[in-house]
Amino acid sequence: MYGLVDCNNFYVSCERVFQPRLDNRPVVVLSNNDGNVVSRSAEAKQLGIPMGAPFFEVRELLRHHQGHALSSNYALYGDMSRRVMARLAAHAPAVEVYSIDEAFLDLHGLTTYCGTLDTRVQAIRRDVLACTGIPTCVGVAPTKTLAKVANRLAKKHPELQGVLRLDTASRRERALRALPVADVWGIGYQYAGKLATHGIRTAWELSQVSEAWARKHLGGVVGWRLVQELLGQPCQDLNPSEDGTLARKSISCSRSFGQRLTAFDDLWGAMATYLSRAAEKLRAQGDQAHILTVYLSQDRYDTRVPPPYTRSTTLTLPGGPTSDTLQLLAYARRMLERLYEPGRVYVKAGVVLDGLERPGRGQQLSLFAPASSTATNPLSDVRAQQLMRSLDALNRQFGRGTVRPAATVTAAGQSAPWQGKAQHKSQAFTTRLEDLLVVG
DNA sequence: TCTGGGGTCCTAGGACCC
DNA sequence: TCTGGGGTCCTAGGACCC
Repeated sequence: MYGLVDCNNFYVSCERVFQPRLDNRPVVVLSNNDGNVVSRSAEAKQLGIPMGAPFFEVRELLRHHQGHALSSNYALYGDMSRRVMARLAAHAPAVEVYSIDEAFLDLHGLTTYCGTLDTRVQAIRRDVLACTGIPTCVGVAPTKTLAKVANRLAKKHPELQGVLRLDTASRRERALRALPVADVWGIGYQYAGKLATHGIRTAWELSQVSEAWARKHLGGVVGWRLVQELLGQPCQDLNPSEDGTLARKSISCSRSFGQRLTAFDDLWGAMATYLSRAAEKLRAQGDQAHILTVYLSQDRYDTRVPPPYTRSTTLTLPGGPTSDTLQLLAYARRMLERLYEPGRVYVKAGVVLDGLERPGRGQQLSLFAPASSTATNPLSDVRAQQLMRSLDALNRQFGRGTVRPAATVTAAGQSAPWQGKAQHKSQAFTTRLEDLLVVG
């Protein structure tokens, strides 16, 4: 049996833990740049504010109902997530951290020593709420996809008290008949439309299609696995997360700029900033990357700009895998020079690190790179690693960006031209000493 | 005026290798 | 010059998720 634990309105719930004035009011959390709504309180959902709505479209509605809009505070949410996951790990034999606010639990054997599955799962919810202040719902089922179904219904129907278990054929059928097909995990905007034209409206109807049909219309083997999982046939195993964090297979960093940019130096400043951040994440995960992608985007809402809006270039690093910010910057600079076209107006840039591997294991050595090259010379490698370790340590102690590449630094007192907006941000209640909540 | 960011998996074609 | 299967890597694109 799998359990899927999903935090309710996670970002809003995190904010409410430290700001009780937000209780019982419509509250939304906004994406980077204060662009879109990414988390909504129950009250905000009741106002009809959809997920992903552009902020400017709902600002007035929210104001009219004495609501609050907050800029996203990822330092807070990330820390709260770690706390929740730590509680889950204390209860279940194995946990797969699936996203910042969701985890699959291995529930095997959980009933043998302490009550029924339902009472055990309720105890987990109570513990998470007591220790972190975050409310959750749990779906319990023999496959991950059915656990998602159960979770969805548990959220929709408060009378279920946060838990739904789908472990018999009749319970499964009832649940699938009650769930619109668009709410099934793996059915997005495109597939939902296609299914509708074939008269398939519920999860139950989807579960009854043939293998050939699923393969033809729902992306091949992926679609067929989805159908089998709805039927209770597991196709996806639990991938337990080490130490409560999820190791990524790629790491990216991208931002929309606060203003439109055309100058190469500004774009390079932004790119260098994002790459530095991505490399930090890479080192924090203990990996090196051997594929680097950089991209620039123009405004996709500007009808005068013909597609493609995004142009990218990818490089397999000739010097082999690295986590050295300075080495990555040297590659990225040349890639940006190739990508950049004077006269174009850019609104966003980003970098992706791929081909991640742990250093020192099963690594392909370059046959042809000269021994003196900075990329392969072991001595300079060691020194580069020492430099990065010192840089990370300083930034951990004194705050992100205390020590950083010169390309990302702007004149004293001036904010970077690529800097986005974040006008409604809460404090780093749990991760910065100055922001600790003072009660009294 | 304002419309996000960070991920995963799969497919398909071409180059190249044995 | 033509024959054939099996494999990897790369690139691009499409769909999905939170």
